[in-house]
Amino acid sequence: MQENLEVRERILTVATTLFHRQGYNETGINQIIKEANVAKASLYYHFATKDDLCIAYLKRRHEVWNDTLQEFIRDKEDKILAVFDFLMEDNEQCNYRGCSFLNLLPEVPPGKKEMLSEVQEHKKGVLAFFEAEIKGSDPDLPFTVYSLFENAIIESQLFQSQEPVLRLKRIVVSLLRANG
Amino acid sequence: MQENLEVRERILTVATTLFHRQGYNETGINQIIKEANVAKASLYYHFATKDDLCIAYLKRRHEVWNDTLQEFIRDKEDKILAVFDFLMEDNEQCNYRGCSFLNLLPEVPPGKKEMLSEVQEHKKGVLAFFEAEIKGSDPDLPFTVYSLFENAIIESQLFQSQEPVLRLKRIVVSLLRANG
DNA sequence: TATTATTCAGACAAGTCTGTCTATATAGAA
DNA sequence: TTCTATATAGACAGACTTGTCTGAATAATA
Repeated sequence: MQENLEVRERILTVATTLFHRQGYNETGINQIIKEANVAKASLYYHFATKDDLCIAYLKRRHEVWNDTLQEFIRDKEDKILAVFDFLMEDNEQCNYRGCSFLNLLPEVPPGKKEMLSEVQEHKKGVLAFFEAEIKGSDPDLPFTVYSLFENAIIESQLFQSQEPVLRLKRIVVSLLRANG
Repeated sequence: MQENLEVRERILTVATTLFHRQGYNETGINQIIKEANVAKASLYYHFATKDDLCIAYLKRRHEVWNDTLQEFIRDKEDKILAVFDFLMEDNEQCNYRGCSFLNLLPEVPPGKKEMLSEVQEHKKGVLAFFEAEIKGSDPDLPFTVYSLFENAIIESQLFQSQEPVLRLKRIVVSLLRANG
């Protein structure tokens, strides 16, 4: 009964890359199976529908994002500022494609609750990270920093530039200094 | 040589509604002409391609957004805080569909420069608004408030709720009080 | 050995999409 | 009147989409 993960894994890896790079609706099943070198029936053997594959993609992205971030900040002194450096690295690697989760929002109808829920959970996790790292008297500080970080993602995607990230990082530095 | 604006206007109005509500790639030409009650040849008489219609849509949204905002804040005492109220009104009217401009980003390939440019120009305008309204010693304050406003849009779209807008508005209040 | 799980290639169905084209009609301007 | 601008309905081309299905092959397990 041992499951062969080879094929399933290849599909998920390729789908993750393409969904992120091109968008969900802009990526067809046929492109995925071609680049993953699998038969169409194999894809539908592992994933009942394209939407199911999308859910798996979101869960995978969530894991990878968290793990990569944890690894990245492990030896950094200031974990909060390190997240901005992490974003800049991601921007370079992914050509300023922005956030996989937020990118999905506009192109799925609000009826697809499960997808929406995955996106929400991811962002709750990001906020939780800042809440855990930022101690202080001001209860709004974590949400403020989270919001600035989120706009760093968006703005760098929009202008295809690291400059907004650097600027918002500096802003967060002085915010923390003033309220820490 | 008088141009009949009836049909062109109807197309643009319907396209504006549908692109915003459903997304660009999720809205077909056939749906537009059906709801606008025009012939397909009429659409292609006024707009060479669907992308051209999209550009017109963005320009229209930009105008309408600016005009509606100016009208909304005209009699308000605090123009900055009024923008957050404006957002809440927009959220209710458009069912938390978020920003027409940002929503377009994920689903158009980076090669479509003109669309990207329209989105960039709109956001530059939003930032310029905060820069004009916020005077003070801190040169980063307008960009900070702009970033918080942007995340108010995103967050309320993501969670289909006004709560983030209210919270970020309160945060901006104390930020301005501290730095004004 | 027999059974079951997994994979393959690719045809196919049924629908969507953008954009073109034909052919006709109407109204205003030259 | 003749020409041009604008409008109509709708067929059509060609390419795409997701998902199903056939039929065969392989590999692990009972």
